[in-house]
Amino acid sequence: MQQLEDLVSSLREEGFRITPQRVAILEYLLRTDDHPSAEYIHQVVKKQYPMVSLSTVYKTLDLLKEKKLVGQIEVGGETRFDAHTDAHINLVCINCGKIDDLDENSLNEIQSRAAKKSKYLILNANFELFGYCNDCKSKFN
Amino acid sequence: MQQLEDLVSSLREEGFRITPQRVAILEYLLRTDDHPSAEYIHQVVKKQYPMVSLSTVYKTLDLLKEKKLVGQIEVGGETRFDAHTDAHINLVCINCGKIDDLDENSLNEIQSRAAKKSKYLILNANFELFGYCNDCKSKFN
DNA sequence: TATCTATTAGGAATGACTCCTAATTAAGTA
DNA sequence: TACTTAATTAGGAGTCATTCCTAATAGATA
Repeated sequence: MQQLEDLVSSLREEGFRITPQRVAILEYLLRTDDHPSAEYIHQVVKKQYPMVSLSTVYKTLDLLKEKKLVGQIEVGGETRFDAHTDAHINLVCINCGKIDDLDENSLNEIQSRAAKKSKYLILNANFELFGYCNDCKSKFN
Repeated sequence: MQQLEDLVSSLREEGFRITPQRVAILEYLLRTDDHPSAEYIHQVVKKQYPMVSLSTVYKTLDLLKEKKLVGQIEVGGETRFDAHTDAHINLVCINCGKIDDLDENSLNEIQSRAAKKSKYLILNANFELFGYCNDCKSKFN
């Protein structure tokens, strides 16, 4: 996880314009452990910039994805984002919708072994476990 | 991977009605290594039963998912299905859209370790690697 | 064969996301 | 600091996968 300033300058050096909208979205993603949807990010950023549009949020997220500054995970028909870009496991609660991250050392090794076996050129990885989180599982006993 | 007849009888024993639509969908999923979308399954089944509706395909897939007879993976804004229900890696080509399966022994172990650490009750798992397949990667050199 | 009710077909509704375009503005230059 | 220019934005229309709704249909049991 890098600092906001570093990321902003590297984007500027690549020729991208640094707009308040882009900074606000990136800043929010860097400071949260949550896995917000585009819609939710829009709600958050609107508090600071009421005029920001949802389509700008989507375009900015596209840019950040392409630059590998954020990761995405598709869950329940919507895409959720986070700035935790190292290989990790996403634990998805199918009751309350929360997503927890869990580091797991062996993922990189599995990934390179799979790349070799399959001859794929791997660019991204998602490891997802679905179930009930600790809070929710007691409701289903 | 079980046989069609076994799966059909177990569904019947659970009180579900065995309709030609359900059998055709399950049969197709059992015999293909592909990871078709609901729309594609609809096209295939329509050749045999021209009157089958897309909503029936969706409802049947919901049933088969719930009974754990098929797995699902969300990719590029749509859901893809397969009858390969053991823990495995899905290799997704972001150019041609094909999905290959790859067995990986360590996944079950990772899953139970993650369950213990996180206190989640895990019901399902998806391991996805995104990139270019062997055929497509040469086009991006 | 008759009965009951789960299931289906078909289409309308929903919702996440993408596309389009005129207006705005970041950032280099004088 | 003001000027220029093209990247970016806001806002709304359009798209498409999926879900929802309801009357008609057809498995399964007796």
